[in-house]
Amino acid sequence: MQYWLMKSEPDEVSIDDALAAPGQTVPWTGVRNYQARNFMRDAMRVGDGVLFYHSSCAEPGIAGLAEVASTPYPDPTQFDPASKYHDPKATQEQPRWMLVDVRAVKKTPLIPLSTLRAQDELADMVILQRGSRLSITPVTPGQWRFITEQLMPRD
DNA sequence: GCCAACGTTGGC
DNA sequence: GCCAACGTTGGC
Repeated sequence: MQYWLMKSEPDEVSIDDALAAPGQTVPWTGVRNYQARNFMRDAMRVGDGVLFYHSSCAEPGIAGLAEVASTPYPDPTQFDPASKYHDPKATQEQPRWMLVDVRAVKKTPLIPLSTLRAQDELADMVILQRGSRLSITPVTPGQWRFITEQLMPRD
């Protein structure tokens, strides 16, 4: 079991959108960075824990919990000329971009980026490093435990 | 393979 | 909208 943080722009897909989707599951389309793709293609397993992060918005931060819900498969948007994620160099025979489905588990009170930064225990989190822009990053078990047990209220 | 130019990310 | 940081592209 591994843990991940996955960024989504709430204008595109928010935690509420994901919870409202069929099966509370959305395909994680639009990733066009090789490192992030490789995490989905090579490292993720069904059931892995996901911190659902809202980025590029008024209040960036962790907005909910989710889990990896599928094995990797080609991102269909790469084949769609009408999509802004269209990749003319991708073919059905040789897809370039792979994704997984993500199932939203629950919405949580937003944990703002500033709160994450204020925690000594989270100093090593990848997204908090200077210049870090990667939209999918691994989270250590210790970081996961701290965030879910210390920064999220009990049900 | 180098590297300058350009594009993107994402917080502020 | 600004801009730092980083990734990608493409000429050589």
